[in-house]
Amino acid sequence: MAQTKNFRFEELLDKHHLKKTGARLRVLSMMYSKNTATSQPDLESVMNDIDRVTLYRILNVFEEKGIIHKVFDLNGTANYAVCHADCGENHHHDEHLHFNCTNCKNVYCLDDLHMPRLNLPDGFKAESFTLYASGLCPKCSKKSQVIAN
Amino acid sequence: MAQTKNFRFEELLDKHHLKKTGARLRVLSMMYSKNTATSQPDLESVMNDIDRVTLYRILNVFEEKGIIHKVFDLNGTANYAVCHADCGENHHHDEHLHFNCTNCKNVYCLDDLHMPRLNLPDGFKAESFTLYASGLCPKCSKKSQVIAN
DNA sequence: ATCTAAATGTAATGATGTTGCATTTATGTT
DNA sequence: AACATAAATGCAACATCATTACATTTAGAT
Ligand SMILES: [Mn+2]
Ligand SMILES: [Mn+2]
Ligand SMILES: [Zn+2]
Ligand SMILES: [Zn+2]
Repeated sequence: MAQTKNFRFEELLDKHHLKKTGARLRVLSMMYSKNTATSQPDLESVMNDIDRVTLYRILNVFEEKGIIHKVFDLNGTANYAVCHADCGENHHHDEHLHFNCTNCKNVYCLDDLHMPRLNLPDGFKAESFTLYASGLCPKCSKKSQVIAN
Repeated sequence: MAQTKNFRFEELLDKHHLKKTGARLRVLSMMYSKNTATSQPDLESVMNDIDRVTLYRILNVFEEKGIIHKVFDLNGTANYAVCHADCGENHHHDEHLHFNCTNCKNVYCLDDLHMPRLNLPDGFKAESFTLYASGLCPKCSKKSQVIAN
């Protein structure tokens, strides 16, 4: 099973003409295993044996290739999430809602919630929209219910 | 006129039980004079005679009091804009669209464009929404038209 | 005028992100 | 299997943004 998954990531790297290195495979494996975005600080502490600079370079190249996208959370911290849309080299289409839980700080990509088109004031030419929400995620809202009882 | 305006800012500080200091009045004067948000780097370079730490403290207290709100732009840089909604101590209501021009980098608060209410997946309890758009602002879209001709 | 909490200044430190350059490694070719 | 080389990594230094602790000054009240 683990092999199958790893093979999938190796294919992904191949597709983008990126060398299959341990660091890259580990980053992919971590990000694909979660249903939330991963913050840069988290990545850095988990992958503490990989050089900081290397990590930044991996994140940057993955973003350029359309493998992941960057989201800033409520505190301005960079978070990274895998792209499920048909993103590619310099062409991102991740215009879904990003939900930032105020309790656990996790950022969720709610891919099904797209932006409603809006008519902007005269002169503004929008190229992309992003939608943010903050509040309690399912886990944390359930937890706070329990505490309230 | 300048006196009238300054008096207005002094009243504002009074209302929030903040001492009327030169630094605070200058920050208010700068932010109220523009129709776009002001980035932290800009503030720092313009107010280069005020200590960096003081500037951060001014921004933080203004945000706490509901006088200004913080917006991160596309690069994760902190920008500050005056609150036009009825924001107060620990109660912000700035759920309008923030437009980030990719050319001039300015952030515009489009107060009239509020969030459409969305139904989130089960369990998510949203407390606040924010809407971002990026593209060309009126000035820059006009400029690019001229160049194209 | 005096007093004091609030505001500012200063120095040190932390967190995040980038750049330049030396070294190593993945991978295609022989 | 050995080689060649571009790509990837590691390391050191630096840049920027932000916070903390503590000393000093000042606005505003008495
Ligand atoms: Mn996303
Ligand atoms: Mn705003
Ligand atoms: Zn949560
Ligand atoms: Zn512009």
